[in-house]
Amino acid sequence: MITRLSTLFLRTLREDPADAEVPSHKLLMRAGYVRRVAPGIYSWLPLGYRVYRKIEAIVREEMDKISQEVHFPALLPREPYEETNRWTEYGPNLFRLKDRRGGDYLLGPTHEEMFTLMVKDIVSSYKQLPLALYQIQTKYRDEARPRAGILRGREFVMKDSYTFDVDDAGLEAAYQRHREAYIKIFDRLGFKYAIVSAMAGAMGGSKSEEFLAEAEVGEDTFVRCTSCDYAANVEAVTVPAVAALSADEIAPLPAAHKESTPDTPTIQSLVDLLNSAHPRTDGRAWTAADTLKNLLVMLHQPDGTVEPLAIGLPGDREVDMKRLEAQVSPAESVPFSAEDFAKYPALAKGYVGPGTLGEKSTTGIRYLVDPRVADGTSWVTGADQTGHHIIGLVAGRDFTADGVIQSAEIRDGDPCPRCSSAIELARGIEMGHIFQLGRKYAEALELQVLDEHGKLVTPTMGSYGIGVSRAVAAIAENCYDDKGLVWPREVAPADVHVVIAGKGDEIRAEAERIAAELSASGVDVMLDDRDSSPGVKFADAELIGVPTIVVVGRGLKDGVVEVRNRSNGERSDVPVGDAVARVKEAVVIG
RNA sequence: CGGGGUGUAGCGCAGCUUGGUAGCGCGCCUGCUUUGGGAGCAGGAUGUCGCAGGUUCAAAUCCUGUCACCCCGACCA
Repeated sequence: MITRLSTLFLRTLREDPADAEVPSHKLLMRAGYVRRVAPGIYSWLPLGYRVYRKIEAIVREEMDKISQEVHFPALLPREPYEETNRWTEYGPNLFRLKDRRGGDYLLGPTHEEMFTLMVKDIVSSYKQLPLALYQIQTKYRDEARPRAGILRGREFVMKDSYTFDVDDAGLEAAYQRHREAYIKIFDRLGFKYAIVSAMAGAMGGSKSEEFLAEAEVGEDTFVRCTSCDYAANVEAVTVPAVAALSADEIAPLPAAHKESTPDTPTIQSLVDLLNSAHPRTDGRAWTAADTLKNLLVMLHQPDGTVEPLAIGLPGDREVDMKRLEAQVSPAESVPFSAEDFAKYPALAKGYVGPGTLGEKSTTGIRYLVDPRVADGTSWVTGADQTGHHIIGLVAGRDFTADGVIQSAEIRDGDPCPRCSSAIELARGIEMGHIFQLGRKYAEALELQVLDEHGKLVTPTMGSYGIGVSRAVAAIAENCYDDKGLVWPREVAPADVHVVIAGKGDEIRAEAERIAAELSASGVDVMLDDRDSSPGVKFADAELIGVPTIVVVGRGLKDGVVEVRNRSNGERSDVPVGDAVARVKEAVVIG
């Protein structure tokens, strides 16, 4: 196929659009791939839609090997979502609408319910399992804040798959098949990605991994080990407990003593005062890591109940709200307000210590501590009296928490949970997510099949997603330079971009001939046959980002055309007669 | 929902402080010249200055209200 720029529905922009922030958004706008219609809602122009379709085709091709494609409506009735309680749980993120009779409908944000119901309708025996179904469908989520162009829209296309198995071994196998298919898909898409452990959490699943495209602008933070192959979403990192001391080892530790520490409501003010008024005897100075900070939050459960929670962690660490949310999900946590403190007069704000915390204490507030607060560790912490702290309070001897919580921030250089080498933090865009969903939806929608003993059993489900439209932007985010986009071969809007540089009938005729010959041999050609100056054409070719550029121009009088590699900037003059073969070689080899 | 910012031609922006004929660059149209890095000359078209009130002889500009959008945060299988 030959696409002529003279007639292509395209306008490139010389400057970045004012409302775009991230590189992929700027470039996709400038190069004429997409246009914004409303916040988080975009139209595809011809070039953008080509890239989109190529990605979709790759996803479909690999999915067809392990699953069967179906297609649900985007417009859905309320009832199935009522049964799983998501009509309520999804809250304002759900696009809701009414039909002329006042019936409630929604634009599907995800389709677990519909898949489960379809399987319930058609499957009644274990003999029909295992089953894998998928669709590529537009999803709607009324995000509080759409951003970053195509990366996080309110309308987007997702490939979502679901597997149905009678037992856990079947689910594990289905999960592995999807994991392998995803690896093939993301390898073919041609960009850097990481597979990280993720929280299955609220969805009730047992195992979950995310495929993240590495990108500065990514919304997910993940850690990876600098030495072993450990990688996890920061929410899913489990910090190992510090080795606890035995009771015999704890007993001889110095006794705790209460000291007056006026005007030390913050950790830093406390550390400063300790070093001047109560220096350590072992020669080193007190640091924030010697203090035990106790933070109070209110947990709001989805059913409306509210309960307080105290979190103890070393004073040099902040609570990572995302990690905390992942731990307490589906509850939401809100920092203690002044009114909350008023309800618990025993809590001395700024000087809260383990003495008033714990289910067995006077307040009855559940008290969970960071794994670093192991039995035998000694802390400076609040004395539950304004202006006073306790020095040398030993966990397991002087206080006992109700449990451990993984909510402290993770830092660059922290020890790897698997091998103890340093970990590093990176940002990523969630491109795919696979997880073992379990029986939550099957139970809620009463999907059951007869097993080989004639007994009704509830199948277990897996759920697997790929952000297809998001992939366009995520790849762009990884594949550009100061001149424009640089698409990986498999997703580029064309295989080769032929530029007619210079006037003259011979030049034009030769470019047309090369384009025609390439096209005849199956190469997808973009031909810049516009009547504009070479500079404009070069700039547009670089902006659009087709991986191979052929320039037919001044070299022709010496019998050569120029072949450029967009990704590494290499240029070489090729005899006209070899041009077609050379390009075909580049297209195949990549 | 909290904080910050912006609404003027298709795009990027100036003008607003100090009220007085709505501007610049790019793009677009016509003609001639030009063609290897965003051409030149000449001519031309395009605006509800976000919207609604108000003040004033006169409002893009001042006042009030309102809407929209962008960014940060909260939120987000």
